[in-house]
Amino acid sequence: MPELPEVETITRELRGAVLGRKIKHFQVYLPKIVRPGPRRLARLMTGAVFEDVTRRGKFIIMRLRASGTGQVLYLVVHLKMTGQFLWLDGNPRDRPRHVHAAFVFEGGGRLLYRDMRQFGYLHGMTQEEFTAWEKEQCLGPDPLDIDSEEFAARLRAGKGRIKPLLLNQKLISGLGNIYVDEALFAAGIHPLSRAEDISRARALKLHREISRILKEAIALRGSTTSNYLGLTGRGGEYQNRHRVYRKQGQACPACGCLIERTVVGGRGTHFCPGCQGRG
DNA sequence: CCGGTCACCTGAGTGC
DNA sequence: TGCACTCAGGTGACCG
Repeated sequence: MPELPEVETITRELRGAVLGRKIKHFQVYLPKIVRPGPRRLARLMTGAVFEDVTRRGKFIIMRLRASGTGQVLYLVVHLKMTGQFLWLDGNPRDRPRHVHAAFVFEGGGRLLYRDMRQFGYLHGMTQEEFTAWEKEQCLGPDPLDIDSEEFAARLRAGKGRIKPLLLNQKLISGLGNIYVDEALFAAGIHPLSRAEDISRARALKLHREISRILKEAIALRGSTTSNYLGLTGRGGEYQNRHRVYRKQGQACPACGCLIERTVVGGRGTHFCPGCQGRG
């Protein structure tokens, strides 16, 4: 489900809920979603204290301090399509469907990891493993961390259709299907445009629109179209601001043409044939 | 190198 | 009701 604004929202909520807190028990109900194995991970996590929770692209990076050894420990989380974190106070006896892992905290409260489609994962790493992981990922910068000049330069280095390029996390990290469609609409760029055909001015505008849209979406705690939820079960509001995403057949708010849906790079793609020309 | 397809899963929505 | 089919916010492997 989540793209940059949703992951950012969840990360902020996680910080408020778990920073400084100590894990009493860590339970895994679906072994395939964790690394290393459930027993080893549980042993690492038990007694550990959350020191920081940050976002890198669509990844959630949890930094903990292990009990006993005092070693730094990372838990790298990717929510993929339907991953969620849910905070529960008290001790409810039955757990919701699709809960695959649980952090139980000293002093009360628990954090559940839930994922209907089971694509997401929680990977525990040592400091060394985390450093190697970062290098291997080779994630591009967050679009909110670079200026329009750098964005245009990175785009110029890319080849091929603009949409798959923006979805490529190695070029820019954090964008997904919703926000790419929305940003291309706002910038007046057809999703099949080739990166090499996009003018410098248009690339600068694209970055400004990406930044604006992401900031607005973060302020509204992301988009809830089917099942994205924050920690407390509250959804986002940005879906009410979508202009083209899943709006096929409706009138374009800018020109009145009907929004179309096609497939680009295997992803459903929504655009206005009137506003979004090529090049 | 590129683009297309599938696989990983479960569920919601739609049409017959 | 039931069944068949499409689609879903992500990503990686494989194939021509």
